[in-house]
Amino acid sequence: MSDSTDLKKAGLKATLPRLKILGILEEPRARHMTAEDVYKALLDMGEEVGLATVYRVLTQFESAGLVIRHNFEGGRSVFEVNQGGHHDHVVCVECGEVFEFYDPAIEERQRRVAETLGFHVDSHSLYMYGTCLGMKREGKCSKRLIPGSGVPRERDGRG
Amino acid sequence: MSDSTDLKKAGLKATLPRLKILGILEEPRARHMTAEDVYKALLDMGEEVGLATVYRVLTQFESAGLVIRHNFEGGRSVFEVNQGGHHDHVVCVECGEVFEFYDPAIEERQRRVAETLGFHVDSHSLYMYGTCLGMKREGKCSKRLIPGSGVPRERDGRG
DNA sequence: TTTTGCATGGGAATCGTTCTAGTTTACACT
DNA sequence: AGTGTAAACTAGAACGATTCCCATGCAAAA
Repeated sequence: MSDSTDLKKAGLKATLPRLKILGILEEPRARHMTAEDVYKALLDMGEEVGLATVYRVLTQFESAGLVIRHNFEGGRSVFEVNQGGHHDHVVCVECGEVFEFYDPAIEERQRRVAETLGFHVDSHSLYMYGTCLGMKREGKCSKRLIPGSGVPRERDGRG
Repeated sequence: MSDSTDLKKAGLKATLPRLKILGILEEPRARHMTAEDVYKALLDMGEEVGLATVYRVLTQFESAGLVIRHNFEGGRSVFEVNQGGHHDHVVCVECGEVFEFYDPAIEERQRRVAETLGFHVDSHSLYMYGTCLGMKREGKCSKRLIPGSGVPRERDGRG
């Protein structure tokens, strides 16, 4: 509801597509979505928003710092709302589940490395890819598969 | 020249395109190249190799563990020869330069995090994006810009 | 209410990448 | 060395994700 305030603070007009998209991303269960996911969610809500608009708005949100874009394995971008606290990601390539974590020690070491190189860091990303507990144990994940949370393993099938 | 042995060890026939591509990637100055870069390098050498072949071969090399694929910001993949030692990357978004580092403490913490989650890690990647010393100081980088080493900043023209 | 200008939607265009079809080559076996 | 066969090759079409283009829409300013 106060989304419109967020938008204006970010220097963006509070238009309906923008409000809807931000609303979707802010749903707790929406953690990591592709542009396509957001588009489908809009269609499901009965909103007539073009895919081009979704991409445009997501990029604007990224520039404004409202969302964070991730380039997980598989090429397509996934977005999550920027809730302030930086965190890193663990992605299950079997079920697509995404876990988040924050490790101060890792952050500190990164800072140190950058400092040594005289490098000014704008952003950094740490992803771990593998198999989650649920998939290892039962071949299925206890958590539901959020569409687009990642791309289950499949790149070439072997050439 | 013993590249053909490397290929056979990896279970791949020693064809001319594969030998050439591996050769290009093994040049010390070739550190991180996109498929397009490799293709252009082949053309420059006067080799008639199709772009599709480059992509196919790179994917095969990845499957065989000969090269590592990175998904830097910007969507497109970059490849580097797998020289055994894992390392992480620092990418200058101004000049495209890529620095490498290895920090045992970070690796250890990552292992710890995965363990805590009961997560089996297949691969992990850590990238830092920002501005290198050369670009900060002089607006230019002391190192030459390897084409495709990364994608100089440009996503929306707002930053 | 008219003007002004950014935002939108839909489709075409573009980019990186993969697939398809038909041809050629590497390599094991005469 | 000569040959058969599976694998690899090339070019170009196809593809999915994303961006561009532009006529239309709509909201704030005049």
